[in-house]
Amino acid sequence: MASIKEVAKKANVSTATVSHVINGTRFVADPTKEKVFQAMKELDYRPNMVARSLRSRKSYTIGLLVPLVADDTSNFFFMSIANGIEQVLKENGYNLILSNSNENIETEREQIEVFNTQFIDGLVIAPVNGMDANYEKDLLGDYPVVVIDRKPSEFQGDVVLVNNRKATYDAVSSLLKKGHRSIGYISGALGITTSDERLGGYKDALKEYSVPFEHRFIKEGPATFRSGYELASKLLKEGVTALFAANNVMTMGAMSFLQEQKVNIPNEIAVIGYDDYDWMKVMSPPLSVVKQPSFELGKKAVEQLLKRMEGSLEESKEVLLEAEFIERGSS
Amino acid sequence: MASIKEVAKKANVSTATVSHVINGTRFVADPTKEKVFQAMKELDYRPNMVARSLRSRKSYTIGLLVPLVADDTSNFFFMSIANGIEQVLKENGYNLILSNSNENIETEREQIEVFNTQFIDGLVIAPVNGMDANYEKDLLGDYPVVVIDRKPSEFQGDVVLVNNRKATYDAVSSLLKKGHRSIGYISGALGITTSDERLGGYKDALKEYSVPFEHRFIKEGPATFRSGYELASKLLKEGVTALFAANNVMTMGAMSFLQEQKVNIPNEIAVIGYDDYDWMKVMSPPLSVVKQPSFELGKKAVEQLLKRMEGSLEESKEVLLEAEFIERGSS
DNA sequence: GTGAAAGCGCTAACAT
DNA sequence: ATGTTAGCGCTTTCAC
Repeated sequence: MASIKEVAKKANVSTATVSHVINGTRFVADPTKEKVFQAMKELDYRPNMVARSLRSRKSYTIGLLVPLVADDTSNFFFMSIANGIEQVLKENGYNLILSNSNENIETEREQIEVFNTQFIDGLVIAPVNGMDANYEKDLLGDYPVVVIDRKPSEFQGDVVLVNNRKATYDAVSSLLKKGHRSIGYISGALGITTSDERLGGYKDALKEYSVPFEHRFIKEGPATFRSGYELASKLLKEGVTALFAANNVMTMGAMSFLQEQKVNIPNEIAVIGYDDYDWMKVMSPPLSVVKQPSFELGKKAVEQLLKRMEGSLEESKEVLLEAEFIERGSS
Repeated sequence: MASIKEVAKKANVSTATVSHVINGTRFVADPTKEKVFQAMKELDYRPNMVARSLRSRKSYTIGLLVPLVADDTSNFFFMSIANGIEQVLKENGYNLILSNSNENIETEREQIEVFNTQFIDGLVIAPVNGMDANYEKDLLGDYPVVVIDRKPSEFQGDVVLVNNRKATYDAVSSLLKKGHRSIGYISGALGITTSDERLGGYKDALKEYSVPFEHRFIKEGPATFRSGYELASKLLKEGVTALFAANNVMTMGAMSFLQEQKVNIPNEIAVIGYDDYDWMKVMSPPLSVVKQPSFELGKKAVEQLLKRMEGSLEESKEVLLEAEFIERGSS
């Protein structure tokens, strides 16, 4: 593969000139430019990004660290985010290095260290559950960082989140409006921001309708299919008339149980799930859901990151994207 | 960030020695080693991968190019592959650069060129529909390549595919065994290997049961929800008693139509879909599907790639992973 | 058993 | 308006 030196030689100019032609970084007379372009073409020259990175300390690459659990449907959420990020990045000539913390705090540290070694220009991270923010201090390198989806306690810096509270409020309100007073709530592990926010929305709605909060209607467990299934079973025994599942995997688990028991939805029990995918429309009845703007989340995050990479010094921003309650036949 | 030079100075050795200690690439006396490790620790030294890449022409990074269509459920399939790849790579100290061709042949070329500029050590590519293999000749760099999912015509090189033909054969056979003789078939665009293979399986099964092939039972269209919906409608008018949808998006579209028409599944019409996700179990009745081993596909592909990167010269291999027909209530 | 030094391909400060 | 050249941080050949 041809180097800048060979191009310079062929065009009878210095490597500096070639470099400046490529990068548009200082004036070059038109005829000279022409010669250089010609030479580049003839040699099928492509700049070596690695050398460029080494010299300029800029890699045109950003890292994305997501917490995927193998075999978990939530993959879809983060992958949709990755997709949004990749799109914006491509438009701006950047690359994406994808990495996975497996929802494991050890692995997360390791992967960040790997990134630190690579000259990434920025990092988007969806933190592992329960991570509190000692990020900045020792762990992170000297690139900008945008945290998404979950906010580690006390993290100072740019964050892009989904307004889970509001959307859950809307969803639960719609149930209350229809007269439901015993609304079961299936939650993933509490203590992480996303779970807590959602439960907050549930409580807000109850308060708005002056319905007393009852502990027995709240069931918490690991965010798994199995657990969603079991908690739905427990809630039925509590005599709820409606069910809200606060994440996608548990929604599936709960639906699986209801299906098996041949519970009539929405007559015997109304159901609202979390996250919207095509197949939600295909269930019978079509499932009402809270839809998170995952693709937009990715886009927003990387847009903010790019701003920082360009040197923006404005104060740290917390962007809150609205989620949408979509009412279908199940509620 | 400390450099190898500073480490060398602090340890009173040459940079060569430090390098060799790090890489275990020639003998270093134990006491010297000790000094070097000590210095590295004190300086919190981490090797600069970019410099290393430049010098050694090895980046410990591989590229993945997938054809995602925005908003398409098939994302899930490729993302699951990405996930498998990432896992194997991490175990081997490699990184993954993720890129998207958007199922667009122009973009695919561009992205490959970007890769060529980056010192990737290898590439896994799920080619855009209809790509024929002029890959090697001009486009690809001098890194090993593994092609997955679809095989471009005449491509010579390592390929990892799914045995779609066999699985489709199994699925359609099960319908025939139950007495169905008018089996509608919904296909994505024909002419790409995955579609053709699947249709081949359908035909194989008919032949096996001596059922004549009828053109009117085969409906082809773009692999979209909308199209799946419409083709299902057309097939019902042809009087089919069973329906096979040859990809996941169209499965959703078809199901949506059947749901809307309140067609009783499987009594009025039996249905088999493509690709298995949790929510297939949750539909009523649970959907019978052909399940592709997507995660394994990613793993296998990158394992083969790693072998090549280590210099394996064995003949090009075509790996065919078995897909599984899973029978549930819908058929 | 270890060191000196060239050089990977590029950018950018300094010259002219 | 363009050229010279010193490095970025590392690996690796050659030398001792």
